[in-house]
Amino acid sequence: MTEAPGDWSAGGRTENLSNLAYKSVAELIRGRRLRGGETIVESRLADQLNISRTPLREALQRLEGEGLVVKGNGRSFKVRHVDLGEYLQSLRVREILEPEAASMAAGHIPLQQLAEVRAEINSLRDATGYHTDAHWRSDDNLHELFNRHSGNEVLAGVVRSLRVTTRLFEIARLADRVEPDSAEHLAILEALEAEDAKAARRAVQNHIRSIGDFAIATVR
Amino acid sequence: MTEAPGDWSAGGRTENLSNLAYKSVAELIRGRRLRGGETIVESRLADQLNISRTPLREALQRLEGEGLVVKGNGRSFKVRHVDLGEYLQSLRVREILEPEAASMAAGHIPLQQLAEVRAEINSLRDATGYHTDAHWRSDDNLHELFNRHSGNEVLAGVVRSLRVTTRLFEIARLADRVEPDSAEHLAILEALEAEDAKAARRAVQNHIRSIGDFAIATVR
DNA sequence: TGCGCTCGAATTGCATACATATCGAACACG
DNA sequence: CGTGTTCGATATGTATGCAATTCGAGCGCA
Repeated sequence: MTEAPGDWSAGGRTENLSNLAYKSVAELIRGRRLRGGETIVESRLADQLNISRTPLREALQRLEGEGLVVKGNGRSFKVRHVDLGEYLQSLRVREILEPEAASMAAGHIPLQQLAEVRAEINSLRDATGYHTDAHWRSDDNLHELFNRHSGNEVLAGVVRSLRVTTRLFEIARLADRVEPDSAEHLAILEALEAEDAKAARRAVQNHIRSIGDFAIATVR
Repeated sequence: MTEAPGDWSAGGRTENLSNLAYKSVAELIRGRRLRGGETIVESRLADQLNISRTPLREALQRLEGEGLVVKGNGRSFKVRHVDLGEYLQSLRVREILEPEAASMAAGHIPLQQLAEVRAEINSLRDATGYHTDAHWRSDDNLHELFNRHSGNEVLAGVVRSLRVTTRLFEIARLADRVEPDSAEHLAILEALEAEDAKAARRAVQNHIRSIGDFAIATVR
């Protein structure tokens, strides 16, 4: 009664238990408290979240659509496990799309937002005992920035979805890679700030290739 | 006992009501018996399919993940409506990915499968009172052929999903376009049969651009 | 000892009952 | 006549009970 109907749509979203479950499970997976390949037992997880199985299943269904969980034997849900092959394939598709997105975005990103992301990266480099989580958030912020400003929201959505896949692999298998990432991210930022489309394309392509090389070298 | 556990995964899939609902609703949408933008009333649709709301909701959830329905006001499901802008954006992403896929596939597609698709196209051109449905299926078959054989299953999946979006628009807004499609499809086939990667890339790019031009010209 | 069988516990599939939110129409009030 | 309000119908959100299936442990039999 005292609240407007849809006002707070950007922030909280606690309103119903499905959404709560959705966010909670996503968080559990990203925080590795649910490991890749692990079978999800509905009743147990529902109890753990203090909800019934119905909204939990609803959340799992949505998460399946988003690629975080899969139906294992046709019966139970399992946390999605991304192997090296799928990771590299996803990266390859990103390598096709993201340089294009960056190129399209060059010249269309407010300078202040670029400055904010740059500041975030710098503060992460300075911090001694940095948080892996914060690093990934920063990574998200940069990539989201130029993908969103590419002017093609469909393109941005596709990349977002691919990044869910690659992120799942990275949190499970890849050690922290803050140093080269930061350098390459700064190179991308520089090109975007200079509004140089070709340079931005090259910088992003170089970045993604570098990630792939790192993965191949790291994972045995 | 007499059946192996997961053998028939490709074919039937009737076994449970969720899957039945999933396929039924997808069919209803593709057959325009549920129109774009239309609100889905769970109980009515559930009755219509002779199942309860639970498996229907499950199906709708999955369909949402696949992009055929969306949650309208946060409350009800609606059949997804793709407007011209989103259609063109999706087409633009396909224009980036599919020529690449065709190029990667050239030389890796069994000639017999190419011949089958060619035969299908020819039989459609000859048929006097052809079926729109059959035309769409043929379209699917050709595109699926080179996307699947690109060697990158992730790429193929992304394109599949984009094609769901573009198809939704096409069935709602575009008149039959069998003639130019057939010609362009045959050009693609020719390049693929010649195992000429560059020609295949060009043919696919030309095809997708042509579709976009047609859409712009047709839709007012 | 090794193999198959049966039975039971665990888990998912589905339906239904109930709670809650939303939309619209009729109505009262200004 | 216009506006706000209340109330009822409708639809969705959630919990729970039961049916059906699966998986494995223990047992019997060769």
